[in-house]
Amino acid sequence: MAETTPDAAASDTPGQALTRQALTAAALRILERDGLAGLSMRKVAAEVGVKAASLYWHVRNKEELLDLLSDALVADAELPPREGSWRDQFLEYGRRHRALLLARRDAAKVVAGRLAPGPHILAVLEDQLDRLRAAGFSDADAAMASYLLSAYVQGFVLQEQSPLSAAEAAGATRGEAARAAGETFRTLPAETYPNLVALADDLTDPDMETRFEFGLQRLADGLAALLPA
Amino acid sequence: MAETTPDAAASDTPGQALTRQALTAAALRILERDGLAGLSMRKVAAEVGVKAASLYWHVRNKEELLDLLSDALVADAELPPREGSWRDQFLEYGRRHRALLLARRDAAKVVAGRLAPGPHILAVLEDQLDRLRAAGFSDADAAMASYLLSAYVQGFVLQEQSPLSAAEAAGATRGEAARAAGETFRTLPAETYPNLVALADDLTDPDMETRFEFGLQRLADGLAALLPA
DNA sequence: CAACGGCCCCTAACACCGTTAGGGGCTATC
DNA sequence: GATAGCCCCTAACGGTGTTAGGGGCCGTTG
Repeated sequence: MAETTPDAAASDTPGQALTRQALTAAALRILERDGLAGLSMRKVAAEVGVKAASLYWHVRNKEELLDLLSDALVADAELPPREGSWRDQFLEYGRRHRALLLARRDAAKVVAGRLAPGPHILAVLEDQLDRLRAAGFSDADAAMASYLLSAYVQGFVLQEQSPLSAAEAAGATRGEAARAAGETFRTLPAETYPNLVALADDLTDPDMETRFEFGLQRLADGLAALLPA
Repeated sequence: MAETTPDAAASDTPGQALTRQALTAAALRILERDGLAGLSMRKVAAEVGVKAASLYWHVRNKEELLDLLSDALVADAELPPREGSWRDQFLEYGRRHRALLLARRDAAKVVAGRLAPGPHILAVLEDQLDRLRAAGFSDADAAMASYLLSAYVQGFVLQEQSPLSAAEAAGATRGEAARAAGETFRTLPAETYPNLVALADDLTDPDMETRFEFGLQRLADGLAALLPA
């Protein structure tokens, strides 16, 4: 009957046939396997057992598929527990956001510069704003703080998730690549780059956890200064 | 014949043969004209008056060309004056970094996630570290602060430089797109998204200058807390 | 002088890519 | 039974990055 049509209004009805959800899931699988550069419409089609042209019945563009993908990437986000100080909750938000992006291959590249707020993204944003306002931030500050956090996390993970050097893509571990990069800095001409030489180890420290945490703490400190006592 | 060829607008450096520099300059021109998506090896080749396959004599990959490009993008960076507090210099660094990226079309997308330190990038980093250490930051903190700033700026500009919506790409100005986005937020179901509805204007404020400045000040505040009095 | 070897560009081709046009079979409704 | 809409198909267009192999030019060398 007519009421079974999975049409526009309830776009996320779980269909058993070929739905936008199924396409998104297939794209997610290919992203994990081949990376963003290896994600093509033809492969997505093959993954769902269909020819490439058929995808355009369900999706306007590859861009639209990527929009769906970017929302799906945050689909299984778990919100931090609503306890403790606003600061702890803020920090935890940043950590989980980073963890979410790191969990999927090339996730940062997919999300980067894609302002396509799907339902999952909206839900997270809504919750985040709610906590910031409850903490005492003004409306404008809450909005900006949320934007600030996501800009930092995306910028950070984007660099973190990209190969440190051409050598890394070819088998070398992160630690080895970092050591190689450190060597590069250390052997620079010391008269023109004294600081790079001196800080070679600090600059190429492969411990991304503490590096991320450093920035996160600075952000939280900076925001805390906006609140009254 | 070959060296004085009236070859249209092809060669820009009179007398010089085809160098990596010339390739980079040509790529930069095409980037400005057609954006990153429209930057192809064939177009770069045509721009310098050559066929595509010839580029591979000078450059290993398109990736390597993009590495060169990302360094060239910061080639004309002017360092902030060495006066005033470390804080002012830090802020000015952030502003100029952003301005530099904004000045060239798709610059943020080119640089994003590309850790290819060319000579220009190294020079800026060297200077930045020097000032941070002079301000009293420890070696490790200086290195992390520098990383933090660039992660924020890149993340911010990446979002700023990408079209706010599909509508914006088609002619609409930033302000109009922002108004449309605000309308989208404002008409969301208020019972599930009360904060998004309430903060619709704050979330879609098109004034990127103050939004960027907000984050920058928070960063500076957070870093200031690391220093002794 | 002639031969060599490097530099630098060429043509041709491969294996892809996103996207569109147009066609056809299936199914549910009138 | 006819009709309309959904959903997939084949075929093709105009691109993409990249490689193989060939061939002039030119300075050096025997």
